[in-house]
Amino acid sequence: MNREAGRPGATGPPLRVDAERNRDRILVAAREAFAVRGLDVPMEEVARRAGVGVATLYRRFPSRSELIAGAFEAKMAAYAEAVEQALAEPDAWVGFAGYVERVCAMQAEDRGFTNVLTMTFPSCKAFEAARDRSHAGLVQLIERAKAISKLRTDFVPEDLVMVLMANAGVVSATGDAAPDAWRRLVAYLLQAFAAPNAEPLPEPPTPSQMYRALLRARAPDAG
Amino acid sequence: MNREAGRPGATGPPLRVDAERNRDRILVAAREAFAVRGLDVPMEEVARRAGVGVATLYRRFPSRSELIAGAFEAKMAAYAEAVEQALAEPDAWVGFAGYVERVCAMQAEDRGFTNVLTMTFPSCKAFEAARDRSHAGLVQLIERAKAISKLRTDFVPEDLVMVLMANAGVVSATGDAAPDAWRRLVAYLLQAFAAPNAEPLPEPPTPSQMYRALLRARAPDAG
DNA sequence: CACGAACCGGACGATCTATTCCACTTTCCG
DNA sequence: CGGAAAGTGGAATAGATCGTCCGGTTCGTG
Repeated sequence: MNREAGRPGATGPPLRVDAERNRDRILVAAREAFAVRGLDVPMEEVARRAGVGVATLYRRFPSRSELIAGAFEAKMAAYAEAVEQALAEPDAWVGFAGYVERVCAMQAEDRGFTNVLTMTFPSCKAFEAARDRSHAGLVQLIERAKAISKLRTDFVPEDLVMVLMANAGVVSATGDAAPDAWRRLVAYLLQAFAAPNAEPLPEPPTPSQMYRALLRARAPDAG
Repeated sequence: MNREAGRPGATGPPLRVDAERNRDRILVAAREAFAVRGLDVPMEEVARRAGVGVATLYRRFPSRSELIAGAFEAKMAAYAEAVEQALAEPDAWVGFAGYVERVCAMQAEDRGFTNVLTMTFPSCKAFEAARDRSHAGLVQLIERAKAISKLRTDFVPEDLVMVLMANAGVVSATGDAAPDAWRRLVAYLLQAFAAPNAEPLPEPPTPSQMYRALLRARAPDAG
């Protein structure tokens, strides 16, 4: 149980115990701050909450994006797992609907995560890997739900990204003034996705359009 | 055709012609900048685009909120009128659906307006008046559409605010990478609102929750 | 324990933006 | 036309935040 094992993606020599302790405190503080206030919390505040100086913060996480990557690594993994759990559900529609709700709930719980999800971090391998993994599973999830005729056939994976963006809008606008408003949006959307007698829709955005859209929104200070 | 007539809400003596000209330029520049880049454009950039100094800008619009109010006064009026036009439509459902699309299109066209709509400006009478007028008409629009059984009976006015927030999320995330993505969101939602065999929904947010949510998001530098 | 390397925290300089100040210019009106 | 008042541009002030530097401290090893 060496210290390096607790620091995923570590490359150099293990940290000194005090450094490791401070690193953990920083991550805890960052997660709290990001969850409540979104991604653009001043670095100094994260440092203060962690009880360290800004220099310590910058030594461990040279840029804000790296701090974000560190803080959300676990949550992104959970996000990727969610789709696999959904695939394990015997009823394809229950799996699909549950997945959508689950992911939107994750957004509602954490204002920072909301932004991370609708954003691309080309520099962070872990995030992109989670996204790819998630996407692969999602395609299956959609196919299965279409196969039992519970999901309309014109649904495309990009629609899910759109749901995340829409949910992000509701969550960030309502905040804790109406903490459950998003559930109603999701319920409406799921009914539309299930619609047995669905009417035609406008063309969906293409995958590459959607990818460009994710690139657009950059993390504060991302290269 | 005095100059004061062209300056709605003016209280003091009429402006000197050069001042009036600069004021107009500032408003034009502000509208352009807000539309493209959202509400937090630096004041100096607005001044530069208008070809005036910052002091001129500040003399006419002592705070950013007042500039925003001036820039969006006309659009807010159009927003209030939209609901009345919708009420003039003979088919209540067509009126309702057209209204939703119309308003979301206004958001898509102007990134600044997107924010203005899901935000409260207690200081700006014109905005609050437009909002109230709009709300009153909306209630009628909803009733009429329910009366002909085209709109599900559990739809509430707050749902429309929620749609604006969701649409804001999609519009601001996709930007011009996928400029029509929002149409698909709106189409899905309208089908859910129309759903003849609608399933139950989670409780809607209360009006006061929604009002608090609007208050939450403050204009940059609003009192 | 003693010493070097790693680490720490706060001060510092740079950048960006809102807002104010002031010396100069333009309009308006008698 | 000519002076007062209104208006103007740009420099200056003020506050926030990023990211770096440096003198002092702590860890861990011989």
